[in-house]
Amino acid sequence: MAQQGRTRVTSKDVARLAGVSQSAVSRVFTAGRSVSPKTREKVHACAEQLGYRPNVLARGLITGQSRIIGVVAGYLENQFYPEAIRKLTASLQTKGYHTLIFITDSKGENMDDILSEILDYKVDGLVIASVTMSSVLARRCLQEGIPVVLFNRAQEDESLNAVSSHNYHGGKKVAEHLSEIGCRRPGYIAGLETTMTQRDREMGFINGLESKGLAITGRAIGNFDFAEARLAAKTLFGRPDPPDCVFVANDHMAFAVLDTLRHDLGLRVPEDVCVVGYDDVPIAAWPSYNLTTVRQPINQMVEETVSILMQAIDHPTMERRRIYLDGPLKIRGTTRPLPEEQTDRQTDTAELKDVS
Amino acid sequence: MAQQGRTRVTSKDVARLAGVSQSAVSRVFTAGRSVSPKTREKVHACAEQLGYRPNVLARGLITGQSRIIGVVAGYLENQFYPEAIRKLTASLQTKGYHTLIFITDSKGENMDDILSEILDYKVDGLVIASVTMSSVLARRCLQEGIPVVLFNRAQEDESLNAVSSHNYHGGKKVAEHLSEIGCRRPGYIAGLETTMTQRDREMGFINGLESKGLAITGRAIGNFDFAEARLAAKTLFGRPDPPDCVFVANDHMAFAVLDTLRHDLGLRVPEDVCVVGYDDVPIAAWPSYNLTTVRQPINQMVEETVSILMQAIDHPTMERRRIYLDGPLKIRGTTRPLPEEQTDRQTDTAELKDVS
DNA sequence: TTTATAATTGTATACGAATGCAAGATAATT
DNA sequence: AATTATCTTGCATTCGTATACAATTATAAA
Repeated sequence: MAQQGRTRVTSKDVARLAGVSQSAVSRVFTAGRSVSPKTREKVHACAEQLGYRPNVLARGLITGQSRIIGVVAGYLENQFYPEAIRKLTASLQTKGYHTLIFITDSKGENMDDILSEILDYKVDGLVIASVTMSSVLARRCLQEGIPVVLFNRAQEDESLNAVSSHNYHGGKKVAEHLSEIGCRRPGYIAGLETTMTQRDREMGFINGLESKGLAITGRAIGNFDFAEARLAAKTLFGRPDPPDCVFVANDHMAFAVLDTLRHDLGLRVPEDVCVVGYDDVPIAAWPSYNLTTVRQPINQMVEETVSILMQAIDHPTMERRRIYLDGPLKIRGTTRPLPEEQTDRQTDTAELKDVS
Repeated sequence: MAQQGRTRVTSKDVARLAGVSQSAVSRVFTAGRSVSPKTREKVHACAEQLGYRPNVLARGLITGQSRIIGVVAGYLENQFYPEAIRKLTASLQTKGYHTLIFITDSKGENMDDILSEILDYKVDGLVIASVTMSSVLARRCLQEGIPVVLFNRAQEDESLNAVSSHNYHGGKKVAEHLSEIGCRRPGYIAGLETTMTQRDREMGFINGLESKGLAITGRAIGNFDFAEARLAAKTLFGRPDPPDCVFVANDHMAFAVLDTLRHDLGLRVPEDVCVVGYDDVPIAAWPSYNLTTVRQPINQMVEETVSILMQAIDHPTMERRRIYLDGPLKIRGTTRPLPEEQTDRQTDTAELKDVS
């Protein structure tokens, strides 16, 4: 009993019913075109009656604008990305754009194929979150005049727009905080070493430590993965003289590290070890973790991304922009609060415990 | 210095370069069309040289197939949905389809507007996850011949395809498990009461309890929201004689409940209270929660969804299908293991503690 | 009222690719 | 070699909409 053929209602149908030309109908649905109030009303009524709405695809063929923004992402296990996608999509929706999602495997191996597919849709813009883009593809986008924004991903390729938090500053803030609360043997758990985010965060951390007369005493690699981060924590804290604090390159791994410290190694946080993450995803505020972390200013990041896209679409000649936004260190329960007196703590930690 | 105008390479350009007609080029890129090996090769070479790929939008105008599947979702805080979207997108990608994402607010209020926008893109199919769809819109999709699959969302409207786990069975399994491990005062924390998932899970739970001679002793509403679930837990367990176990309508709320029990109320899980969730999102397996929960067979659900879509696209007359998949109860650390001997426990719980 | 000006409308065409049709080229059959 | 069947190919048209252009009408100015 299901209706068989697709009842495609076109502008021509509306035109016929309203007794006007097809172009009149088109003008009614195109902002900024001159139509008399009378026909506008008539057309609207007929359109409503027939359930007509302009075919975006056909329109796009003419205008050269698909009103589609491609978003490439993988690694959705990290709550940061669903969050970002949600906000990005919501923001673009209000501007009359919609997002075509492309998923890469975490390693971003099929990236080139995927990007080719995206370009087939003649997207008006492209947001690349957390995957590497070959410079060949980048050039191709540039050539086709498609604006690209790297989201949360700085990159060698200077020709592309980029929006991210200031990872270097973030790492530095972490170092300063850990130093201030009296940590002396900092460890670091790294993300994917090929990524700039990872490198910048670590570099900021190292330089921040250095300025306080400290240095990393232990390092392991978690590759931004939960399971790998657990292993990394085990090796890092299984050694003879383990760190007294650890900066983990993002929250998602920090949760793994916290779980491992507490449940596998029987260590107390923050009493035995302090832990700091990066991102401030919603889960970080959950009581079980209550994680001290560097907040990514996600709302601003999304706003800037959308703003760049809109401008680049309107002005194809716009020169590329790179934006680094600072986010605050959100101090929670996985690091100790600032000590009253800034006592010199070269002494044994056992002595410290006696004090309190 | 940026290239100004969009260098649109069309089939005509390729045709000119290859010295063939436009239709020849088209045929080369359309599977199942007859082309001589010679021209095929020649066209491919020229296409490669110019960087030509068929414009999906223009193609869609003719074929009536956009190769786009609309996905409507909100509530991405619940890890279940990003997970589902990821798998769905990945699966559709392998079939040559791509997903256009639409975000609703959690309450799904702007649903109708959004759906209208979706239809503007002439999507080949629609997946609706966790939002209510007005029957007006449903009828419109049916009328336009667009297959719709409700994902994780049973609904009154019998005319639509639906794929979800068997929520009733799931709830029943929880009841049986809690009964078997000796719980006698079950509580329940509900999700959004307007949703079928919520109602089915609760009904299964209630009936399951009943068959074991038990009944819900306390109930509160969390509306599938983290903060609200925390409040719900506080009220439910702030009463004079609180439950000794609680079934929470989904994992996302169960995490909130666990946090509240442990960090705000000082209760031990599972010693003082047992907690069971629903979904088995990845976080449920994290050591901090280690939550006993009903697994949603997400892979099968995605497979079925894609399968229905593909079939419905090929055979518009296909009659609607409703699929309910059973998922196992995944027993973890928030419920006690089965007792050795099935002792009668009408006695005081204080006595129980003495035993062990 | 007449003229100049602006607003509105219809006609025809274009966007980029797919396809029915008929003509031309090959291959298979006798 | 002649005839028939099969493949290839180009031409012209189509999808649904937007827009340049010319024609028409309404409006303002004189």
